[in-house]
Amino acid sequence: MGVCWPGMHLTRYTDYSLRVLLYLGTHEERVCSVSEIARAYDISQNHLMKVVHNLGRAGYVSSVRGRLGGVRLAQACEEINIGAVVRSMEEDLQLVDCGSCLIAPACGLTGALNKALYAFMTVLDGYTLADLMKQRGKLARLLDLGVA
Amino acid sequence: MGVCWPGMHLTRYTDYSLRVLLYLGTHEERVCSVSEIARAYDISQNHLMKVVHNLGRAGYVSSVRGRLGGVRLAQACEEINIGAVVRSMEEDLQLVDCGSCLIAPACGLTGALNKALYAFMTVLDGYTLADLMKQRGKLARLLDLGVA
DNA sequence: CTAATATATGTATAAAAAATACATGTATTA
DNA sequence: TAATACATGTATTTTTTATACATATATTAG
Ligand code: SF4
Ligand code: SF4
Repeated sequence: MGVCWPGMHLTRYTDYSLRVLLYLGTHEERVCSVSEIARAYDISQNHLMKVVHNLGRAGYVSSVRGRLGGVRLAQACEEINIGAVVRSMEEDLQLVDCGSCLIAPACGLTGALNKALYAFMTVLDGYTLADLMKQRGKLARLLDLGVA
Repeated sequence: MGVCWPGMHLTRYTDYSLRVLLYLGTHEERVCSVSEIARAYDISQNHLMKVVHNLGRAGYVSSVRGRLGGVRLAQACEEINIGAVVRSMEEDLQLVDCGSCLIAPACGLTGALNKALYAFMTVLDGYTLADLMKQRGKLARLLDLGVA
């Protein structure tokens, strides 16, 4: 059967953003190069470069060019709110496009979806990067395994 | 700039499912053909046929073949839970694919996302089809406008 | 000073997902 | 029995997302 089976999901772009923050959070003491992070996770370095660049524009990381350059967190782990990160990475946080739907003026679904999305984001707003790193030691070990 | 701008969203497939239910809900007194519904919303009849078929398999609508056939709700509007509908239409309700991520065993993000998704679905679980049809009169008028 | 290395940035391509089109079968009834 | 509506599988197109490629710019070790 060739049915198209759908799924609600975050883009990898956003997940990669969080992965970068997790990496930098476990290596706060130094700057890390994008290639190092890409190697750790075994993902596209080019793609990750843009992710990192965007994290920079959003103020989450600061970067140093040139030899021995790299990236580091621009804020403390405790200060980085996950909901805010997702909001700034997933530009278009509307669940459906009602643009060309003729019942939009009377549709009760839009309200329900907005409330649901609000609840979703509210949960994420309750987490900081530090909260996601409770198992910091294990995290560091896993990551270093990937780099090596 | 050719950046890829992402978005978390429900598929149209799921939205179409809800649209069908809304249509049938406002025309409870008779069976409606798929072509009629497709015309109302100005969307692909073939696609909608599969949506409807699936709604049937999930028990939300019952269909009648042959001439003068069509589809109708198999349950009362008050009995059709929106969360349940979304769950049965969006097969893969996991937000990210952690399959090939090396930090999965120590990642705190998965838990946060699961909690967020749970909150999202819980809100939808609080709605029935009837709740989405508060403006039933206006809804019917808009829909008939599309069919004509 | 300069070669090496890292980020910055835009474009092009590939891959994946989703939507739509097409084709054909089956059931119902006017 | 012809018309019509659902059923079902395949193919194609479109859209989105991810990745690759190319080149510019900044920094510093040596
Ligand atoms: S949410 Fe309502 S208005 Fe928006 S596209 Fe879906 S049915 Fe139409
Ligand atoms: S949620 Fe955590 S484990 Fe899953 S892919 Fe993202 S970073 Fe990896």
